[in-house]
Amino acid sequence: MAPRTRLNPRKRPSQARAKATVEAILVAAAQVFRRQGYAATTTDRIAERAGVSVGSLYQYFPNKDAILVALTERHIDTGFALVRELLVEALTDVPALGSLLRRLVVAMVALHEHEPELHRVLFEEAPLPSSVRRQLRKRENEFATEVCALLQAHPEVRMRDPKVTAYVLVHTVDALVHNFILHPPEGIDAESLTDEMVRMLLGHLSADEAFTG
Amino acid sequence: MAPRTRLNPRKRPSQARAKATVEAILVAAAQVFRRQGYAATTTDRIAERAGVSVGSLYQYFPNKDAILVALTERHIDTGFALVRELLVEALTDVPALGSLLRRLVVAMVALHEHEPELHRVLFEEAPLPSSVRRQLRKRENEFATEVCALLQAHPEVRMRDPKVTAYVLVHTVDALVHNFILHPPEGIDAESLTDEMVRMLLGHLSADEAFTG
DNA sequence: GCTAAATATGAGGCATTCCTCACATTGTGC
DNA sequence: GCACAATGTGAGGAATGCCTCATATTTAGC
Repeated sequence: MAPRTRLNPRKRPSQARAKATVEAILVAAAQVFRRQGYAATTTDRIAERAGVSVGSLYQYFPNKDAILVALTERHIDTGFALVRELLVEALTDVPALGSLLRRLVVAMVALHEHEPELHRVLFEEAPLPSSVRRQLRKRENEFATEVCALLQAHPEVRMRDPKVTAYVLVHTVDALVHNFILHPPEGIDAESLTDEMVRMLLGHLSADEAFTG
Repeated sequence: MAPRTRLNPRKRPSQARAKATVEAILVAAAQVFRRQGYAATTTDRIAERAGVSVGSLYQYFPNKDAILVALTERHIDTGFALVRELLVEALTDVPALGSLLRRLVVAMVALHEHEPELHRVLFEEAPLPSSVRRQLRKRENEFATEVCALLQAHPEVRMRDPKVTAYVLVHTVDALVHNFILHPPEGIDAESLTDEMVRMLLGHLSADEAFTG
């Protein structure tokens, strides 16, 4: 029996009807969180929007944050799946380094353009439990490792310490794209930014071991 | 007369006693927000910690978020002052590009190591009003422009579009350092990361206009 | 020292939200 | 079609936190 924690559901839906209920709740929660923000979202409102009674909601989620977490986990799963899908070709044919990096950036842009407002609420506003944040970081690391492997197929790539390079690479792209999509600065368009990023990463990965001050 | 908005104080402290009260409230708020996080922080608790009655608190702050905002603004002011102080030498003598970039990174690290837990609560957890976020972005842009000017003193620096480059530079360093300090990954130390970042930026800024895919 | 303004107090009203529970409805397996 | 399990309902209890206000104390200015 799974431990009865602050986030575990009380009951798992077994009949189709119940599964539909859970689905409706998650869909409604996504809408309400997105529109009202985390703080203003109430369980009553989610239930109402889902066309379901609060009682039903509490059959499957012990509290508001459990809904948030379920939603976030689903969002993260979808996100990684999307990025992998966009990078999958790079696993079969080996594109030029520049193209590979560009694909990575483009994939990250696509990722952040999927439900950006919900994304913002989940990752900038909601108090995600540290367990979820840890889980996310773990998956980011795995992803970084995969990207790293892709890069090492290129002879011109020089990495002092692949772990550090992968960390910098993934977090740089993620952070810049995140910021750009969710808080668009004036006077900068996506293309210039993409170019600039690709150029920076390309320079970094194929640079001679230069003087570093 | 200043407009009576959701964030303006009702009364400004004029006597020394009142100034001390406001100060005590802000100090207490910093402690409580840092220790309990945003959601669990109550105005009653802040007042108690400040050794002041709730009533007094509400003389100077119309609500909980006004305290958060005041605290954030102060934190931001302190932060920019610190970074400027650390970069001020670079304004008189012109260090080698590598040293300049290293200084920038080191300054950012110092910035994030000042009250990191409070920093995390303010910028990752608290629902900062968009006015505050906008204000912050404006100051970041100003800062980026200044850094850009420093860079242009170096003949080897090539920037296609200084605006974009400055944006990428500042946000990359900020995001990476922020992440690293507030969510330390295992197996990566500050020095390796600093080196890697400096190398990347250096490569980027002094790179030939290479093929970009 | 006296008066008026500034400041401080804290019990409790008000509003809000979370969540339960007793009961109703629907589905399943035989 | 029956009995039991699964699911659904929603009014309202309980808890919490924000903030007010009537009153008390301190300070400033004369």
